[in-house]
Amino acid sequence: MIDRTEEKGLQQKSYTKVIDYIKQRIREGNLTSGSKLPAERELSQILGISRNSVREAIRTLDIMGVISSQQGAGNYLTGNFENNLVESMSMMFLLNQINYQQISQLRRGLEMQALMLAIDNITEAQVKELTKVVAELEHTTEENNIILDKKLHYTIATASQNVLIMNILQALSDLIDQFIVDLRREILSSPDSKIILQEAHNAMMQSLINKDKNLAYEAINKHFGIIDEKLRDNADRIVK
Amino acid sequence: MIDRTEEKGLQQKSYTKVIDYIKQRIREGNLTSGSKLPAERELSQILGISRNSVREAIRTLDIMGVISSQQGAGNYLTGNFENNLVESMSMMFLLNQINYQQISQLRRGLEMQALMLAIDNITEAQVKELTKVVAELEHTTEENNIILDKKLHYTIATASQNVLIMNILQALSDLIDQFIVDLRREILSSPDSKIILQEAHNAMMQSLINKDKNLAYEAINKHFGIIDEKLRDNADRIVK
DNA sequence: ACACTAAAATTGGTAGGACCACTTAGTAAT
DNA sequence: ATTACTAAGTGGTCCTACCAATTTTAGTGT
Repeated sequence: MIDRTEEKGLQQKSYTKVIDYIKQRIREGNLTSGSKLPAERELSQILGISRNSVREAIRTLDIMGVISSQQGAGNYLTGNFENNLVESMSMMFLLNQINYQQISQLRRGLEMQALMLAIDNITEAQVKELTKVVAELEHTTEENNIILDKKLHYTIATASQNVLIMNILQALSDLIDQFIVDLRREILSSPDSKIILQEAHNAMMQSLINKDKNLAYEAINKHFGIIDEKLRDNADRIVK
Repeated sequence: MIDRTEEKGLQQKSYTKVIDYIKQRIREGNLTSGSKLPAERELSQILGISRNSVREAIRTLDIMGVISSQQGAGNYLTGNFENNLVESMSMMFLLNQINYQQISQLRRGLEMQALMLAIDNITEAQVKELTKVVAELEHTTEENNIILDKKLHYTIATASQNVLIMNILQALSDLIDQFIVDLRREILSSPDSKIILQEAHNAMMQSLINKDKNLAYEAINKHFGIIDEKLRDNADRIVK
Protein backbone atom coordinates (compact mmCIF):
# COMPACT_ATOMS: atom_id res chain seq x y z
CA MET A 1 0.00 0.00 0.00
CA ILE A 2 2.64 2.43 1.05
CA ASP A 3 5.00 2.57 -1.87
CA ARG A 4 8.53 3.55 -0.99
CA THR A 5 10.01 2.20 -4.20
CA GLU A 6 13.13 3.78 -5.62
CA GLU A 7 14.01 5.03 -2.19
CA LYS A 8 17.56 3.86 -1.77
CA GLY A 9 16.93 0.62 -3.57
CA LEU A 10 14.16 -0.25 -1.19
CA GLN A 11 12.27 -2.47 -3.52
CA GLN A 12 8.55 -2.92 -3.65
CA LYS A 13 7.68 -6.48 -2.89
CA SER A 14 5.81 -8.39 -5.54
CA TYR A 15 2.64 -9.06 -3.64
CA THR A 16 2.06 -5.34 -3.12
CA LYS A 17 1.56 -5.06 -6.86
CA VAL A 18 -1.49 -7.24 -6.55
CA ILE A 19 -2.98 -5.20 -3.74
CA ASP A 20 -2.24 -1.95 -5.52
CA TYR A 21 -3.70 -3.33 -8.72
CA ILE A 22 -6.93 -4.31 -7.01
CA LYS A 23 -7.20 -0.98 -5.25
CA GLN A 24 -6.65 0.81 -8.49
CA ARG A 25 -9.32 -1.22 -10.26
CA ILE A 26 -11.71 -0.45 -7.42
CA ARG A 27 -10.97 3.25 -7.67
CA GLU A 28 -11.60 3.16 -11.39
CA GLY A 29 -14.91 1.47 -10.77
CA ASN A 30 -13.92 -1.69 -12.63
CA LEU A 31 -14.22 -3.76 -9.51
CA THR A 32 -16.96 -3.57 -6.95
CA SER A 33 -18.20 -5.78 -4.18
CA GLY A 34 -19.14 -9.11 -5.74
CA SER A 35 -16.91 -8.73 -8.76
CA LYS A 36 -14.84 -11.65 -9.91
CA LEU A 37 -11.11 -11.07 -9.97
CA PRO A 38 -8.93 -12.16 -12.88
CA ALA A 39 -7.72 -15.72 -12.49
CA GLU A 40 -4.49 -16.13 -10.57
CA ARG A 41 -2.58 -17.29 -13.62
CA GLU A 42 -3.91 -14.32 -15.52
CA LEU A 43 -3.01 -11.88 -12.76
CA SER A 44 0.52 -13.20 -12.67
CA GLN A 45 0.79 -12.49 -16.38
CA ILE A 46 -0.75 -9.03 -16.18
CA LEU A 47 1.51 -7.95 -13.33
CA GLY A 48 4.57 -9.78 -14.53
CA ILE A 49 5.06 -11.72 -11.32
CA SER A 50 4.85 -15.37 -10.40
CA ARG A 51 1.65 -17.06 -9.42
CA ASN A 52 3.21 -17.71 -6.02
CA SER A 53 3.44 -14.02 -5.31
CA VAL A 54 -0.07 -13.47 -6.56
CA ARG A 55 -1.31 -16.15 -4.27
CA GLU A 56 0.43 -14.70 -1.24
CA ALA A 57 -1.44 -11.47 -1.81
CA ILE A 58 -4.71 -13.24 -2.57
CA ARG A 59 -4.45 -15.38 0.53
CA THR A 60 -3.82 -12.29 2.64
CA LEU A 61 -6.79 -10.46 1.19
CA ASP A 62 -8.81 -13.61 1.72
CA ILE A 63 -8.01 -13.83 5.40
CA MET A 64 -8.47 -10.10 5.76
CA GLY A 65 -11.95 -10.57 4.38
CA VAL A 66 -11.47 -8.41 1.32
CA ILE A 67 -11.99 -11.28 -1.08
CA SER A 68 -13.42 -14.75 -0.95
CA SER A 69 -11.57 -17.60 -2.61
CA GLN A 70 -13.66 -20.42 -4.01
CA GLN A 71 -11.77 -23.35 -5.36
CA GLY A 72 -12.78 -24.10 -8.89
CA ALA A 73 -14.85 -20.95 -9.18
CA GLY A 74 -12.56 -17.98 -8.66
CA ASN A 75 -11.70 -15.13 -6.34
CA TYR A 76 -14.46 -12.67 -5.60
CA LEU A 77 -14.41 -9.27 -3.99
CA THR A 78 -16.53 -9.42 -0.89
CA GLY A 79 -15.75 -7.24 2.10
CA ASN A 80 -16.30 -9.09 5.34
CA PHE A 81 -13.83 -7.53 7.67
CA GLU A 82 -15.14 -8.97 10.85
CA ASN A 83 -12.96 -12.07 10.63
CA ASN A 84 -9.87 -10.01 10.20
CA LEU A 85 -10.62 -7.99 13.30
CA VAL A 86 -11.28 -11.12 15.30
CA GLU A 87 -8.05 -12.73 14.15
CA SER A 88 -6.08 -9.58 14.86
CA MET A 89 -7.46 -9.03 18.30
CA SER A 90 -7.20 -12.70 19.08
CA MET A 91 -3.50 -12.49 18.37
CA MET A 92 -3.12 -9.32 20.41
CA PHE A 93 -4.85 -11.09 23.23
CA LEU A 94 -2.61 -14.14 22.98
CA LEU A 95 0.49 -12.00 22.87
CA ASN A 96 -0.65 -10.26 26.03
CA GLN A 97 -0.69 -6.94 24.29
CA ILE A 98 -4.23 -6.47 25.44
CA ASN A 99 -6.24 -7.94 28.27
CA TYR A 100 -9.92 -8.45 28.79
CA GLN A 101 -10.33 -5.25 30.71
CA GLN A 102 -9.22 -3.30 27.66
CA ILE A 103 -11.58 -5.22 25.45
CA SER A 104 -14.42 -4.39 27.77
CA GLN A 105 -13.45 -0.73 27.82
CA LEU A 106 -13.45 -0.62 24.06
CA ARG A 107 -16.79 -2.29 23.99
CA ARG A 108 -18.24 0.21 26.41
CA GLY A 109 -17.15 3.07 24.21
CA LEU A 110 -18.63 1.49 21.14
CA GLU A 111 -21.88 0.43 22.77
CA MET A 112 -22.26 3.95 24.03
CA GLN A 113 -21.75 5.48 20.62
CA ALA A 114 -23.91 2.83 18.96
CA LEU A 115 -26.75 3.63 21.32
CA MET A 116 -26.37 7.36 20.74
CA LEU A 117 -26.50 6.84 16.99
CA ALA A 118 -29.37 4.40 17.30
CA ILE A 119 -31.39 7.07 19.08
CA ASP A 120 -31.15 9.13 15.91
CA ASN A 121 -31.60 6.34 13.43
CA ILE A 122 -33.64 3.50 14.87
CA THR A 123 -36.72 2.41 12.96
CA GLU A 124 -40.13 1.52 14.36
CA ALA A 125 -39.61 -2.12 13.47
CA GLN A 126 -36.34 -2.20 15.34
CA VAL A 127 -37.91 -0.65 18.42
CA LYS A 128 -40.57 -3.31 18.29
CA GLU A 129 -37.98 -6.04 17.91
CA LEU A 130 -36.02 -4.65 20.80
CA THR A 131 -39.05 -4.45 23.04
CA LYS A 132 -39.74 -8.09 22.36
CA VAL A 133 -36.22 -9.17 23.16
CA VAL A 134 -36.11 -7.20 26.38
CA ALA A 135 -39.41 -8.73 27.46
CA GLU A 136 -38.19 -12.23 26.67
CA LEU A 137 -35.00 -11.61 28.59
CA GLU A 138 -36.92 -11.16 31.80
CA HIS A 139 -37.93 -14.78 32.06
CA THR A 140 -35.73 -17.04 30.09
CA THR A 141 -33.52 -20.02 30.65
CA GLU A 142 -29.81 -19.75 31.12
CA GLU A 143 -29.39 -21.19 27.65
CA ASN A 144 -31.28 -18.49 25.85
CA ASN A 145 -29.91 -15.78 28.05
CA ILE A 146 -26.75 -15.35 26.03
CA ILE A 147 -28.55 -15.61 22.71
CA LEU A 148 -31.08 -12.99 23.65
CA ASP A 149 -28.47 -10.71 25.13
CA LYS A 150 -26.48 -10.89 21.93
CA LYS A 151 -29.61 -10.22 19.94
CA LEU A 152 -30.36 -7.14 21.98
CA HIS A 153 -26.94 -5.63 21.49
CA TYR A 154 -26.87 -6.65 17.86
CA THR A 155 -30.18 -4.92 17.23
CA ILE A 156 -28.91 -1.70 18.73
CA ALA A 157 -25.68 -1.94 16.78
CA THR A 158 -27.66 -2.43 13.59
CA ALA A 159 -29.90 0.50 14.43
CA SER A 160 -26.83 2.71 14.69
CA GLN A 161 -26.51 2.33 10.93
CA ASN A 162 -22.75 2.38 11.28
CA VAL A 163 -21.23 -0.68 9.66
CA LEU A 164 -17.80 0.01 11.06
CA ILE A 165 -19.01 0.10 14.63
CA MET A 166 -21.20 -2.93 13.97
CA ASN A 167 -18.23 -4.90 12.68
CA ILE A 168 -16.00 -4.08 15.59
CA LEU A 169 -18.72 -4.88 18.10
CA GLN A 170 -19.37 -8.16 16.37
CA ALA A 171 -15.67 -8.94 16.42
CA LEU A 172 -15.54 -8.20 20.13
CA SER A 173 -18.47 -10.50 20.70
CA ASP A 174 -16.71 -13.27 18.79
CA LEU A 175 -13.56 -12.67 20.77
CA ILE A 176 -15.47 -13.00 24.01
CA ASP A 177 -16.99 -16.22 22.77
CA GLN A 178 -13.55 -17.47 21.95
CA PHE A 179 -11.89 -16.80 25.26
CA ILE A 180 -14.33 -16.35 28.05
CA VAL A 181 -17.62 -18.01 27.24
CA ASP A 182 -18.06 -19.45 30.69
CA LEU A 183 -17.52 -16.17 32.43
CA ARG A 184 -19.94 -14.45 30.09
CA ARG A 185 -22.59 -17.02 30.88
CA GLU A 186 -22.02 -16.63 34.57
CA ILE A 187 -22.17 -12.86 34.55
CA LEU A 188 -25.35 -12.89 32.56
CA SER A 189 -27.11 -15.28 34.86
CA SER A 190 -25.78 -14.57 38.34
CA PRO A 191 -28.69 -13.32 40.47
CA ASP A 192 -27.34 -9.92 41.44
CA SER A 193 -25.94 -8.86 38.09
CA LYS A 194 -28.97 -10.21 36.27
CA ILE A 195 -31.23 -7.68 37.92
CA ILE A 196 -28.91 -4.78 37.24
CA LEU A 197 -28.44 -5.84 33.64
CA GLN A 198 -32.19 -6.02 33.21
CA GLU A 199 -32.52 -2.51 34.54
CA ALA A 200 -29.76 -1.36 32.24
CA HIS A 201 -31.34 -3.04 29.23
CA ASN A 202 -34.65 -1.48 30.08
CA ALA A 203 -33.07 1.91 30.40
CA MET A 204 -31.34 1.48 27.06
CA MET A 205 -34.65 0.63 25.47
CA GLN A 206 -36.35 3.58 27.12
CA SER A 207 -33.62 5.90 25.94
CA LEU A 208 -34.29 4.76 22.41
CA ILE A 209 -38.03 5.19 22.71
CA ASN A 210 -37.80 8.62 24.30
CA LYS A 211 -34.71 9.59 22.33
CA ASP A 212 -33.08 10.51 25.60
CA LYS A 213 -29.30 10.62 25.32
CA ASN A 214 -28.75 11.37 28.96
CA LEU A 215 -30.61 8.24 29.90
CA ALA A 216 -28.60 6.36 27.31
CA TYR A 217 -25.40 7.57 28.94
CA GLU A 218 -26.54 6.38 32.34
CA ALA A 219 -27.81 3.08 31.01
CA ILE A 220 -24.54 2.14 29.35
CA ASN A 221 -22.57 3.10 32.43
CA LYS A 222 -24.84 1.00 34.56
CA HIS A 223 -24.54 -1.90 32.15
CA PHE A 224 -20.78 -1.91 32.03
CA GLY A 225 -20.40 -0.90 35.61
CA ILE A 226 -21.71 -4.25 36.74
CA ILE A 227 -19.78 -6.12 34.06
CA ASP A 228 -16.51 -4.47 35.04
CA GLU A 229 -17.20 -5.25 38.65
CA LYS A 230 -17.77 -8.90 37.89
CA LEU A 231 -14.64 -8.96 35.77
CA ARG A 232 -12.55 -7.62 38.59
CA ASP A 233 -13.84 -10.40 40.82
CA ASN A 234 -13.02 -13.05 38.25
CA ALA A 235 -9.91 -11.69 36.63
CA ASP A 236 -8.00 -14.85 37.42
CA ARG A 237 -10.45 -17.02 35.53
CA ILE A 238 -9.76 -15.61 32.09
CA VAL A 239 -7.77 -18.26 30.30
CA LYS A 240 -6.31 -18.64 26.90
CA MET B 1 -4.80 -27.57 15.54
CA ILE B 2 -7.91 -29.66 15.40
CA ASP B 3 -7.70 -31.58 12.20
CA ARG B 4 -11.09 -32.38 10.78
CA THR B 5 -9.71 -33.97 7.67
CA GLU B 6 -11.45 -37.06 6.40
CA GLU B 7 -14.68 -35.69 7.78
CA LYS B 8 -16.90 -35.60 4.74
CA GLY B 9 -14.16 -33.98 2.73
CA LEU B 10 -14.24 -30.91 4.94
CA GLN B 11 -10.57 -30.27 4.68
CA GLN B 12 -8.50 -27.92 6.69
CA LYS B 13 -6.50 -25.70 4.42
CA SER B 14 -2.77 -26.00 4.74
CA TYR B 15 -1.98 -22.47 5.76
CA THR B 16 -4.25 -22.71 8.79
CA LYS B 17 -1.88 -25.27 10.19
CA VAL B 18 0.80 -22.63 10.38
CA ILE B 19 -1.43 -20.13 12.15
CA ASP B 20 -2.69 -22.75 14.57
CA TYR B 21 0.86 -23.93 15.19
CA ILE B 22 2.02 -20.42 16.04
CA LYS B 23 -0.96 -19.80 18.28
CA GLN B 24 -0.30 -23.04 20.09
CA ARG B 25 3.35 -22.21 20.61
CA ILE B 26 2.34 -18.81 22.00
CA ARG B 27 -0.12 -20.42 24.39
CA GLU B 28 2.58 -22.81 25.58
CA GLY B 29 4.86 -19.89 26.19
CA ASN B 30 7.43 -21.05 23.67
CA LEU B 31 6.89 -17.99 21.56
CA THR B 32 6.57 -14.45 22.79
CA SER B 33 6.84 -11.04 21.22
CA GLY B 34 10.28 -10.80 19.66
CA SER B 35 10.80 -14.54 19.29
CA LYS B 36 12.23 -15.90 16.09
CA LEU B 37 10.05 -18.35 14.25
CA PRO B 38 11.40 -21.55 12.77
CA ALA B 39 12.71 -21.07 9.25
CA GLU B 40 10.16 -21.50 6.51
CA ARG B 41 11.78 -24.66 5.18
CA GLU B 42 11.83 -26.05 8.68
CA LEU B 43 8.19 -25.14 9.32
CA SER B 44 7.16 -26.87 6.14
CA GLN B 45 8.89 -30.02 7.37
CA ILE B 46 7.45 -29.81 10.88
CA LEU B 47 3.91 -29.34 9.63
CA GLY B 48 4.21 -31.62 6.64
CA ILE B 49 3.18 -28.99 4.12
CA SER B 50 4.93 -27.22 1.30
CA ARG B 51 6.95 -24.11 1.77
CA ASN B 52 4.46 -22.33 -0.48
CA SER B 53 1.66 -22.92 1.97
CA VAL B 54 3.85 -21.87 4.85
CA ARG B 55 4.68 -18.67 3.05
CA GLU B 56 1.03 -17.86 2.36
CA ALA B 57 0.39 -17.97 6.08
CA ILE B 58 3.59 -16.10 6.93
CA ARG B 59 2.83 -13.39 4.44
CA THR B 60 -0.65 -12.96 5.87
CA LEU B 61 0.62 -12.73 9.42
CA ASP B 62 3.22 -10.29 8.18
CA ILE B 63 0.67 -7.95 6.65
CA MET B 64 -1.57 -8.38 9.67
CA GLY B 65 1.33 -7.17 11.77
CA VAL B 66 1.68 -10.34 13.81
CA ILE B 67 5.14 -11.08 12.52
CA SER B 68 7.89 -9.21 10.75
CA SER B 69 9.72 -10.85 7.88
CA GLN B 70 13.34 -9.96 7.33
CA GLN B 71 14.98 -11.40 4.28
CA GLY B 72 18.12 -13.26 5.23
CA ALA B 73 17.42 -12.99 8.94
CA GLY B 74 14.15 -14.73 9.63
CA ASN B 75 10.57 -14.23 10.71
CA TYR B 76 10.02 -12.63 14.08
CA LEU B 77 6.93 -12.34 16.23
CA THR B 78 6.17 -8.67 16.67
CA GLY B 79 2.63 -7.49 17.15
CA ASN B 80 2.03 -4.21 15.37
CA PHE B 81 -1.59 -4.38 14.48
CA GLU B 82 -2.12 -0.83 13.50
CA ASN B 83 -1.19 -1.36 9.87
CA ASN B 84 -3.66 -4.14 9.55
CA LEU B 85 -6.50 -1.98 10.80
CA VAL B 86 -5.54 0.78 8.41
CA GLU B 87 -5.40 -1.61 5.49
CA SER B 88 -8.74 -3.13 6.41
CA MET B 89 -10.55 0.12 6.84
CA SER B 90 -8.91 1.53 3.77
CA MET B 91 -10.41 -1.32 1.78
CA MET B 92 -13.81 -0.88 3.39
CA PHE B 93 -13.64 2.76 2.48
CA LEU B 94 -12.70 2.02 -1.12
CA LEU B 95 -15.46 -0.53 -1.44
CA ASN B 96 -17.94 2.05 -0.20
CA GLN B 97 -18.86 -0.15 2.69
CA ILE B 98 -18.16 2.74 4.98
CA ASN B 99 -18.05 6.47 4.45
CA TYR B 100 -16.29 9.25 6.22
CA GLN B 101 -19.24 10.03 8.39
CA GLN B 102 -19.06 6.57 9.88
CA ILE B 103 -15.35 6.89 10.48
CA SER B 104 -15.95 10.13 12.30
CA GLN B 105 -18.70 8.57 14.39
CA LEU B 106 -16.42 5.74 15.38
CA ARG B 107 -13.73 8.21 16.25
CA ARG B 108 -16.09 10.19 18.42
CA GLY B 109 -17.00 7.10 20.40
CA LEU B 110 -13.38 6.17 20.90
CA GLU B 111 -12.18 9.66 21.76
CA MET B 112 -14.96 9.86 24.29
CA GLN B 113 -13.99 6.62 25.94
CA ALA B 114 -10.29 7.42 25.74
CA LEU B 115 -10.88 10.70 27.53
CA MET B 116 -12.99 9.02 30.19
CA LEU B 117 -10.26 6.47 30.80
CA ALA B 118 -7.59 9.13 30.72
CA ILE B 119 -9.36 10.95 33.52
CA ASP B 120 -8.77 7.90 35.66
CA ASN B 121 -5.27 7.09 34.49
CA ILE B 122 -3.46 10.20 33.32
CA THR B 123 -0.11 10.99 34.91
CA GLU B 124 1.19 14.35 36.04
CA ALA B 125 3.73 14.38 33.25
CA GLN B 126 1.03 13.77 30.68
CA VAL B 127 -1.08 16.59 32.07
CA LYS B 128 1.91 18.87 31.78
CA GLU B 129 2.58 17.73 28.23
CA LEU B 130 -1.03 18.28 27.32
CA THR B 131 -1.10 21.75 28.82
CA LYS B 132 1.90 22.67 26.74
CA VAL B 133 0.36 21.39 23.53
CA VAL B 134 -2.92 23.18 24.14
CA ALA B 135 -1.07 26.42 24.80
CA GLU B 136 0.98 26.05 21.64
CA LEU B 137 -2.13 25.33 19.63
CA GLU B 138 -3.49 28.80 20.36
CA HIS B 139 -0.94 30.60 18.25
CA THR B 140 0.62 28.37 15.70
CA THR B 141 1.07 28.25 11.97
CA GLU B 142 -1.17 26.24 9.73
CA GLU B 143 1.67 23.80 9.28
CA ASN B 144 2.05 22.90 12.90
CA ASN B 145 -1.67 22.96 13.50
CA ILE B 146 -2.18 19.41 12.33
CA ILE B 147 0.90 18.11 14.08
CA LEU B 148 -0.07 19.65 17.39
CA ASP B 149 -3.66 18.51 17.06
CA LYS B 150 -2.49 14.98 16.45
CA LYS B 151 -0.16 15.22 19.39
CA LEU B 152 -2.96 16.36 21.66
CA HIS B 153 -5.23 13.50 20.75
CA TYR B 154 -2.36 11.04 20.84
CA THR B 155 -1.44 12.12 24.33
CA ILE B 156 -4.97 11.57 25.55
CA ALA B 157 -5.15 8.20 23.84
CA THR B 158 -1.90 7.20 25.49
CA ALA B 159 -3.15 8.38 28.85
CA SER B 160 -6.14 6.09 28.50
CA GLN B 161 -3.71 3.20 28.95
CA ASN B 162 -5.76 1.14 26.55
CA VAL B 163 -3.60 -0.15 23.72
CA LEU B 164 -6.55 -1.41 21.74
CA ILE B 165 -8.26 1.96 21.70
CA MET B 166 -4.95 3.64 20.98
CA ASN B 167 -4.36 1.41 17.99
CA ILE B 168 -7.75 1.99 16.49
CA LEU B 169 -7.53 5.73 16.98
CA GLN B 170 -4.12 5.75 15.37
CA ALA B 171 -5.46 3.73 12.48
CA LEU B 172 -8.30 6.19 12.04
CA SER B 173 -5.82 9.03 12.02
CA ASP B 174 -3.78 7.31 9.34
CA LEU B 175 -6.91 6.67 7.34
CA ILE B 176 -7.83 10.34 7.49
CA ASP B 177 -4.33 11.25 6.35
CA GLN B 178 -4.71 8.88 3.48
CA PHE B 179 -7.98 10.13 2.13
CA ILE B 180 -8.82 13.57 3.31
CA VAL B 181 -5.70 15.44 4.33
CA ASP B 182 -6.75 18.66 2.70
CA LEU B 183 -10.11 18.70 4.35
CA ARG B 184 -8.54 18.00 7.72
CA ARG B 185 -6.19 20.90 7.30
CA GLU B 186 -9.00 23.18 6.32
CA ILE B 187 -11.24 22.23 9.21
CA LEU B 188 -8.45 22.71 11.68
CA SER B 189 -7.56 26.16 10.44
CA SER B 190 -10.81 27.72 9.28
CA PRO B 191 -11.53 30.74 11.53
CA ASP B 192 -14.87 29.69 12.94
CA SER B 193 -14.08 26.07 13.65
CA LYS B 194 -10.67 26.92 15.01
CA ILE B 195 -12.16 28.85 17.90
CA ILE B 196 -14.64 26.13 18.76
CA LEU B 197 -11.97 23.48 18.57
CA GLN B 198 -9.79 25.50 20.88
CA GLU B 199 -12.63 25.72 23.35
CA ALA B 200 -13.20 22.01 23.04
CA HIS B 201 -9.56 21.21 23.53
CA ASN B 202 -9.43 23.44 26.54
CA ALA B 203 -12.48 21.79 28.00
CA MET B 204 -10.95 18.37 27.40
CA MET B 205 -7.85 19.44 29.23
CA GLN B 206 -9.85 20.91 32.08
CA SER B 207 -11.88 17.72 32.38
CA LEU B 208 -8.63 15.83 32.81
CA ILE B 209 -7.28 18.23 35.40
CA ASN B 210 -10.49 18.32 37.40
CA LYS B 211 -11.33 14.71 36.68
CA ASP B 212 -14.73 15.87 35.54
CA LYS B 213 -16.45 13.31 33.33
CA ASN B 214 -19.45 15.47 32.64
CA LEU B 215 -17.22 18.16 31.25
CA ALA B 216 -15.40 15.52 29.24
CA TYR B 217 -18.71 14.45 27.75
CA GLU B 218 -19.57 17.99 26.74
CA ALA B 219 -16.09 18.69 25.41
CA ILE B 220 -16.05 15.71 23.09
CA ASN B 221 -19.51 16.51 21.82
CA LYS B 222 -18.47 20.07 21.15
CA HIS B 223 -15.32 18.89 19.40
CA PHE B 224 -17.06 16.49 17.07
CA GLY B 225 -20.11 18.65 16.70
CA ILE B 226 -18.11 21.20 14.75
CA ILE B 227 -16.23 18.55 12.82
CA ASP B 228 -19.41 16.81 11.75
CA GLU B 229 -20.87 20.13 10.71
CA LYS B 230 -17.86 20.91 8.56
CA LEU B 231 -18.01 17.46 7.09
CA ARG B 232 -21.60 17.88 6.06
CA ASP B 233 -20.67 21.10 4.27
CA ASN B 234 -17.82 19.41 2.42
CA ALA B 235 -19.14 15.92 1.88
CA ASP B 236 -18.60 16.20 -1.83
CA ARG B 237 -14.90 16.88 -1.43
CA ILE B 238 -13.96 13.53 0.02
CA VAL B 239 -12.15 11.73 -2.73
CA LYS B 240 -10.49 8.41 -3.09
C1' DA C 1 44.99 -12.36 20.94
C1' DC C 2 42.49 -9.18 18.34
C1' DA C 3 40.38 -6.87 14.40
C1' DC C 4 39.16 -7.08 10.06
C1' DT C 5 37.85 -9.39 5.73
C1' DA C 6 36.13 -12.76 2.78
C1' DA C 7 33.83 -16.89 2.01
C1' DA C 8 30.12 -20.05 3.29
C1' DA C 9 25.80 -21.14 5.26
C1' DT C 10 21.28 -19.62 6.45
C1' DT C 11 17.02 -17.57 5.34
C1' DG C 12 13.49 -14.96 3.10
C1' DG C 13 11.88 -13.58 -1.98
C1' DT C 14 10.64 -14.97 -6.58
C1' DA C 15 9.96 -17.95 -10.43
C1' DG C 16 8.05 -21.78 -13.19
C1' DG C 17 6.23 -26.23 -13.76
C1' DA C 18 3.38 -30.07 -12.41
C1' DC C 19 -0.53 -32.14 -10.59
C1' DC C 20 -4.76 -32.43 -7.53
C1' DA C 21 -9.62 -30.91 -6.22
C1' DC C 22 -13.51 -28.55 -7.21
C1' DT C 23 -16.68 -25.81 -10.17
C1' DT C 24 -18.64 -24.43 -14.34
C1' DA C 25 -19.77 -24.72 -19.08
C1' DG C 26 -20.32 -27.20 -22.99
C1' DT C 27 -21.53 -31.51 -25.36
C1' DA C 28 -23.59 -35.73 -26.32
C1' DA C 29 -26.91 -39.28 -25.45
C1' DT C 30 -31.54 -40.35 -24.23
C1' DA D 1 -35.93 -30.87 -23.24
C1' DT D 2 -33.64 -33.33 -19.73
C1' DT D 3 -29.99 -35.71 -18.12
C1' DA D 4 -25.29 -37.48 -17.94
C1' DC D 5 -20.91 -36.95 -19.07
C1' DT D 6 -16.84 -34.64 -20.56
C1' DA D 7 -13.76 -30.91 -21.00
C1' DA D 8 -12.10 -26.60 -19.66
C1' DG D 9 -11.26 -23.31 -16.15
C1' DT D 10 -9.67 -22.19 -11.56
C1' DG D 11 -8.05 -22.40 -6.89
C1' DG D 12 -5.00 -25.61 -3.69
C1' DT D 13 -0.70 -27.86 -3.04
C1' DC D 14 3.83 -29.45 -3.92
C1' DC D 15 8.52 -29.43 -5.85
C1' DT D 16 12.79 -27.60 -7.53
C1' DA D 17 15.70 -24.02 -8.61
C1' DC D 18 17.70 -19.76 -8.10
C1' DC D 19 18.12 -14.79 -6.40
C1' DA D 20 18.89 -11.40 -2.50
C1' DA D 21 19.91 -10.17 2.03
C1' DT D 22 21.68 -11.42 6.38
C1' DT D 23 24.24 -14.02 9.60
C1' DT D 24 27.78 -17.06 10.76
C1' DT D 25 32.11 -19.00 10.15
C1' DA D 26 36.74 -19.37 8.71
C1' DG D 27 40.59 -17.24 7.52
C1' DT D 28 44.03 -13.66 7.31
C1' DG D 29 47.02 -10.20 8.77
C1' DT D 30 48.75 -7.43 12.26
